[in-house]
Amino acid sequence: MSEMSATSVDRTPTRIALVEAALRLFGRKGYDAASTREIAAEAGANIAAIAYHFGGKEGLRRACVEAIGDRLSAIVGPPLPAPVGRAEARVLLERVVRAAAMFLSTAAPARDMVAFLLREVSEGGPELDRIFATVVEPRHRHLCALWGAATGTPPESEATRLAVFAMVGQVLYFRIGQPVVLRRMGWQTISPDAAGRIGDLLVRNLHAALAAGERTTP
Amino acid sequence: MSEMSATSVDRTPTRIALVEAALRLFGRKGYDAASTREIAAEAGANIAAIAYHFGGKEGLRRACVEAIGDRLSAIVGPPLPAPVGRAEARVLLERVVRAAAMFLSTAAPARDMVAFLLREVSEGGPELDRIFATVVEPRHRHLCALWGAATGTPPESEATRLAVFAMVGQVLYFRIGQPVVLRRMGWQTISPDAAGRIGDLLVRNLHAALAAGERTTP
DNA sequence: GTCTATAAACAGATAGAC
DNA sequence: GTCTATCTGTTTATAGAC
Repeated sequence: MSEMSATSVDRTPTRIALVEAALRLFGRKGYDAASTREIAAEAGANIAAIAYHFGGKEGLRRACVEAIGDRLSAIVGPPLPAPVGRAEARVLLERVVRAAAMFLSTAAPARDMVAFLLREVSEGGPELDRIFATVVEPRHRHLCALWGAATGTPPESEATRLAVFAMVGQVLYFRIGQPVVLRRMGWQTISPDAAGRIGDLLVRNLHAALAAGERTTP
Repeated sequence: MSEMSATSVDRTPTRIALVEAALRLFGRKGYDAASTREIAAEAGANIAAIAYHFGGKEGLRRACVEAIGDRLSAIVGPPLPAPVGRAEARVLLERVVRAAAMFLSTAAPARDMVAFLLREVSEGGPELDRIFATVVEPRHRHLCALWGAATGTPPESEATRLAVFAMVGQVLYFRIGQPVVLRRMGWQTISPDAAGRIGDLLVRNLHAALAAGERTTP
């Protein structure tokens, strides 16, 4: 069968190549602008293979969402770790922000994944429910737990959830807005050095925001 | 003639209606997904009117960028005000952040404009140069001037420019990520009240970031 | 499973009447 | 300026050979 759950995906080489190519092209040009012919060509496969493996273009989009969920799990680990102390939570948050800044600024696949996800979210696409349930909600909840531990505030309070969204927005903008960031900074690319300085800034903002959040509800 | 500079745009009713419809549909579905037939229908005009007024679909995209530039100027005023003192700069920045949070969270046209711009930027579309020159660069430079005045740091230093981008990213995410924000917050819509609380958070983060920026280069 | 060939719908652009 | 009608290319999906 070609319809499988996310827990046991078949490892057909063409299937994998198709998802990879689709992720790249959906991310760069958008779902509608990327044609199935183009995707198949980039994957070194036939157009009919898309219908065979995914039932159609929409199935390929869904497979991309599932692939992103899997990659994210592989990169940042399982969504829910053990609860931690205040100092430890701070260190973990700092580490997440710095790693995200580095990954988002430099890694090429990050561009395509973020662009794809943000477009789907912004448009309210048909995979929004799955995106929220598998990539947004678990990670956000995890960050809220860390934030709550770091500030001593309730992890699921409105203030905490909004604060985490603000932090995420800061990091993500350096990815989606990268073309204008590069122009404004006079850079041709984001060097590892520059990515480090962006990470420094975001960590500084993180500590500042944590301190401000602490003051409001001590 | 139908090719005019941004300073003197002709006010043909159908032309205006077409740009408005295009901005809406480009913003919601993306440039490629929005068909010229659809745009013409929503504008109450004929398909051939697009070719007549804009020379083609690409011309319509360009007209959208120019329209956004004009609207932005009308909303936030001319890009370059007089230099200000430290306390005044703080107040102005606070006002900008709060106004942006309110506008971006609630106003319907904001969604389409931001979605359109961010997609064009992210894709590196053909209008990127114009977008950077007319909407990004002047506003960013203005904010940097305010930031520099508020912290006593050089307005065009790397740290200042990056800090302003981070602040902008925070605000923008509540617009483009709104569907997931709503889900995570358990809201059906962003009420004026909720927008106010988001504004409060962003202003708090602004002050925290300003203080942190001050400490590094006093 | 992978291919070729093709169907059916749709896109953007344009010619020409009014 | 605005319309109808149409041209040309491209899209996704599918039928059927291998």
